[in-house]
Amino acid sequence: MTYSIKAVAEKTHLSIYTLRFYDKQGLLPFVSRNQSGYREFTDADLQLLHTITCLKNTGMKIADIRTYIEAVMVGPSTIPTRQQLLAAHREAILAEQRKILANLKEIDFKLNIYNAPKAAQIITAERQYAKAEKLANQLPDPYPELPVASEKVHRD
Amino acid sequence: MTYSIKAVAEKTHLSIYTLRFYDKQGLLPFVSRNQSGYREFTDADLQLLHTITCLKNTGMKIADIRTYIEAVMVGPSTIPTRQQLLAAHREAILAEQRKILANLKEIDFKLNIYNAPKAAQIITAERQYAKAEKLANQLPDPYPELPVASEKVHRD
DNA sequence: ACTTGCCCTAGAGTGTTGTCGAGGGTTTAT
DNA sequence: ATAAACCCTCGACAACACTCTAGGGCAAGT
Repeated sequence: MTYSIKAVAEKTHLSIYTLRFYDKQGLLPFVSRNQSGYREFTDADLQLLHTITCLKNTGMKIADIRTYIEAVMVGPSTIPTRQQLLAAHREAILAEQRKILANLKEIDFKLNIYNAPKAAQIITAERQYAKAEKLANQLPDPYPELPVASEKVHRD
Repeated sequence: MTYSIKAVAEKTHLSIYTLRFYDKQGLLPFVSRNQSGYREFTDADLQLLHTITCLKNTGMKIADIRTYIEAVMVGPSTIPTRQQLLAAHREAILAEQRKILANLKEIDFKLNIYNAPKAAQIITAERQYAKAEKLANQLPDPYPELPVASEKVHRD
């Protein structure tokens, strides 16, 4: 049993365009063509494509995925190479995860302020500080004046 | 005390080009200019810039960061908006983290195979299976023949 | 006055990853 | 044999996030 490019697109949630693009980029040298020149994907091909999407989803560049795939095509002699490539990528992922987590913590800190009961006071105070700093440095103040909270002004 | 664009670039590890690009994209409406038209960053500006890099580092698009910054400029009335923006982004980050972790597990699985003592056998078997599958489907075999491991062939 | 080293803008160029249209062949059903 | 629904390549286009160049202004030191 083999799969047409359309079937593979549906299975993998990659577009047909993307699959062809990947092939053009040398990511799919293992996909054979039938006598009409159509791509026919085998199950083993899907396995490899799955590995490719794993690498892509974790942020590996297409050029680096190609390097890995090229090693796969060569055969078992390249196992040490593949090992190194994946191990290095693994470390890159972990480093990126750590970075994102650190940034996430800061976003959570901001969210906590916004969720605090005194949020409006805190934010207003920060704004006042920023405005004062501009003034102290003789710089134009980019912050617009706040509309006055004129409660129930309906004279006449 | 204020900071020149060069000083900010060094502090933030963003290039001067990037800072100007961000300004052009509307990410830095809070940065004032001095009488010569030069940008002067205050400490409060650096705080906001830091928030921007947090959002950028966690994958937020520039257009969305701009939306957030625009809300900040308006004032405390937009606290609910900012809350929603950050909360949604927070969820997007967590979803992405989960996806990456799932993919990382698969990469680790591959790495374990490569690190196994029987790695060469396993890989060779997989390769043989892939080749057989091509054959069974009357497709050309894209895998090259492996060089024979001719041990010590030095006749004459 | 002149050099050096900053700063500015506008707009062109780059790298990456797709996305699509044109033009054309194949397969299947009617 | 003709239509519908596939498939192909090639090359243009696009979105995104920079990166740089050209041309010019400003500020400090010699």
